[in-house]
Amino acid sequence: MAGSQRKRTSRATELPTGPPPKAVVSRLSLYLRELQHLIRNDQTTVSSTDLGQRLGFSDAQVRKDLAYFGQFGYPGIGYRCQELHAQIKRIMGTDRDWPVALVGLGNLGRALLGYKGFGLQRFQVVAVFDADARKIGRMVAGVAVHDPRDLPKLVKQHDIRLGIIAVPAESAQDVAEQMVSAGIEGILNFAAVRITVPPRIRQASVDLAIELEQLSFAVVNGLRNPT
Amino acid sequence: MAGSQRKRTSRATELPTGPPPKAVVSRLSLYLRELQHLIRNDQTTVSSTDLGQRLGFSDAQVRKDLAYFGQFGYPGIGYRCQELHAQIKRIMGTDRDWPVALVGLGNLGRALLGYKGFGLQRFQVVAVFDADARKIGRMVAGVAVHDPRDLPKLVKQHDIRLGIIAVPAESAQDVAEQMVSAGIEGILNFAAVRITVPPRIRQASVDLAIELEQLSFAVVNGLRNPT
DNA sequence: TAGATTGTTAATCGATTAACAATC
DNA sequence: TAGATTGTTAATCGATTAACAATC
Repeated sequence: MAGSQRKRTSRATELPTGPPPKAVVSRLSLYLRELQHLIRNDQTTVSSTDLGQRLGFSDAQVRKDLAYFGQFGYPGIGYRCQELHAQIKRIMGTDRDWPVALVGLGNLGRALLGYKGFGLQRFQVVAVFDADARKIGRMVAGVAVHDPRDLPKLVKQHDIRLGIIAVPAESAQDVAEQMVSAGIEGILNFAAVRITVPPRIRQASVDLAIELEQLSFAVVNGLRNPT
Repeated sequence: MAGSQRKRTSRATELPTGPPPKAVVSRLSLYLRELQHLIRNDQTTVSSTDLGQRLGFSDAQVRKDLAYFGQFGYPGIGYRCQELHAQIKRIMGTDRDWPVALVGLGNLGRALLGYKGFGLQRFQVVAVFDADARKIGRMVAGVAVHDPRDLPKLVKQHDIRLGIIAVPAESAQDVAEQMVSAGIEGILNFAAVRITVPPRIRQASVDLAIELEQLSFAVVNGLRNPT
């Protein structure tokens, strides 16, 4: 599997200092998806031009983005798909398992629990929480439903670092605070409110209404999609 | 309601030409949410400094973003919340109703159907589609479930311009194509694959695995959230 | 009026692209 | 070797911030 380990003649090289721009990191996820696709189709190498074209980026941008994290390419050849894939997974932190806590077992919670994409990416919902006493103690999709008050216990038990909020807007801030005090480090928020957490806690949110609103703007203004 | 109509002494003013940067438009949605919040709390005016602070932007950025679309502020006063709110709604196109088609009635589809945020924003799912014959003809949350083959008919009937894809990855491209040929102009895609549509069709997608992946990167790299 | 705050221009900063020597 | 393609530097482009006259 490991195969071709290579030695680099050391060019005078210094990795850029400081945190990488957010835009670079979000493109990394797209590179990863495209590499998965290429690998499934048995393509062994890919050039920055090709990879860029597939995603609507310039070749220079692809090379620059990757160069942010190291030298992964082979002049004259391109990038080896398997190898680059593994490198990006390592960079993103998804080369290891991420146990996840899910709070809220309404339709959205159930949908997230059944979401196929997670397993592939090594995110695993290992504990579900809901305030509804009738749900507590049951098993859903192979995962036990707990009382939210047991968050701290289960976070410790399973080494959970990420949490997903899938409760109504009214309770989102509450849940966020419980997550923080339970020791969770990153929160993905699906409720339609902004939540406030200490700056050391990372936060991402998906607001369905905002997504649609952006679309409606594009439609009324006749904007065209790139690609 | 209309209240204070004002006359502008015309400064030499020209609205910036060309489409506004995507980043500006996405901040517009955030301004809108914050204005809703301020209005609920009976605040009548807000300064660019205050609005920016609440969202983690500079005062200059707020003014510049808004100036992209017109002169909405009052020197010495700030912005009138109600008025600015109405203006941004108009700009975003959400001052009118947007009938929406939802394809896919699994857990995610059901969750989207029950999503409260939509109504508030004047997005209304007026027709649901699912390939499962057992679901066709039923009513869910007050909306009839149709055969996907009836998309063109219902799109015309209800003047639907936006569609939401909530089907498994395998069928997403198929559904996208059906939507396009039915005349839908904007697609919000929740499936974990990139879909390909003609450039005149606007597209946005929400990929849960990517969101979590971005979080895991931030966690392993000790990045901090702004705000 | 004095104080506050806008809209806008100029200055700064950061991100993308072009170009090319180094390399396979 | 000749052709392809990288990593990196310099040039360009665009977005953010600072500053301030105009205005209420």
